[in-house]
Amino acid sequence: MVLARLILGLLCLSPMTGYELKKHFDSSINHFWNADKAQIYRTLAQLVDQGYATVRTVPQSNYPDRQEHHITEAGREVLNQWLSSGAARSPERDPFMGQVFFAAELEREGIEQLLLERRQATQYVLDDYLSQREGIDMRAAADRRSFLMAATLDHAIRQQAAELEWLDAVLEHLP
Amino acid sequence: MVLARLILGLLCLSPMTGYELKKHFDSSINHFWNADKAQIYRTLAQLVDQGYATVRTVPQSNYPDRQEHHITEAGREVLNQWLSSGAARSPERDPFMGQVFFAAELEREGIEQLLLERRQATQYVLDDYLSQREGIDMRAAADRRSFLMAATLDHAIRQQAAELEWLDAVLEHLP
DNA sequence: GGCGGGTGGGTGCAAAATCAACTAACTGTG
DNA sequence: CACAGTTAGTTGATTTTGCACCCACCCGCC
Repeated sequence: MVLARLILGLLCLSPMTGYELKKHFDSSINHFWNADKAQIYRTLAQLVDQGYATVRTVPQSNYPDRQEHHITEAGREVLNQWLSSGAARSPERDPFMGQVFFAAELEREGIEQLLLERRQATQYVLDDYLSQREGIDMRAAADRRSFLMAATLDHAIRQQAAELEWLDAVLEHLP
Repeated sequence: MVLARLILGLLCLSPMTGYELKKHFDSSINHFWNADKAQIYRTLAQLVDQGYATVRTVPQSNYPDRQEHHITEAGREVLNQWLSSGAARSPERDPFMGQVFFAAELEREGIEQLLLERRQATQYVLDDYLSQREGIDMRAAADRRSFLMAATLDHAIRQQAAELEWLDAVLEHLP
């Protein structure tokens, strides 16, 4: 359901193939959602037979035909409905916090290793986000669309930064 | 898979019924995981026939029999394996950020409403976490187990607080 | 000439998760 | 006495997700 709306959102920006959608999920959108390509193609098919999108086959020389998906008026409507239907809140879900919660089963070194490993992974993700932001920073604040898109990346950056601080605090005070 | 490990973790603390497990997911654990009760009972059955837990039916007067689930040695082993197998990182997934990303489809008031609604919900969740923490704060730092459990709650608190700051920043600078 | 990587699109299957009911008995409140 | 809520567990259907494959053809490189 959420995936269907996100795809509609992307199609709203510009018509796309499933392949291009997947690339967006892997890059511009990866800080708040990702999806398997199988799932993308299936959702796309579903959107089409719900009448929220249409396909136009664009032949290419040298490359496979593009199945360009266009959002329809009905599609725009459900997207707007989703955006107006209230702020979504999905259940918090973090397996790593589960590991920390039960980490007392390990010895001290095991716990420290767990936290340090996560610290490294988090730093890596944060650096990735920061480099993504460099590409947009200044030109962003201009129009509302770019501002909001950049804002979601800022959110991800804040979250990762907060986690780093937390990890350091835990490592420091671990009894 | 993660759910199975979390249940083992809880059973490791003390033998429990599916019903009690569900209550833990709804209260002590809700800041990093939640699960449907159907899923809990099914996973529990699966743990039993994998040999990671055993059931003991405890009859009660006035109430239905308790199906007390006990973790086995094999169960303790796989739990430890999971804890030692490296810090987990699940793909970031937040439908609300999706709404913000595409919120430019709405007019300014719609966007503000979306953000304010989320602000309220986040404040509510934060308050809940803060009141949960009051119950443990001081006695916590004592042993390692309590410290780590409290730490995961602190993590959730930091995340919610960071989100509040972010929401305010976005609301303030929204063009 | 073969190999890796990119473009583009799929299928099949299984596990994980959610939704909605339904059983069945007890307990407290108005 | 009726009704809501708690304790305890179960079933069926459906959706969502993830993994592993598969097709076809292109390009550039060694």
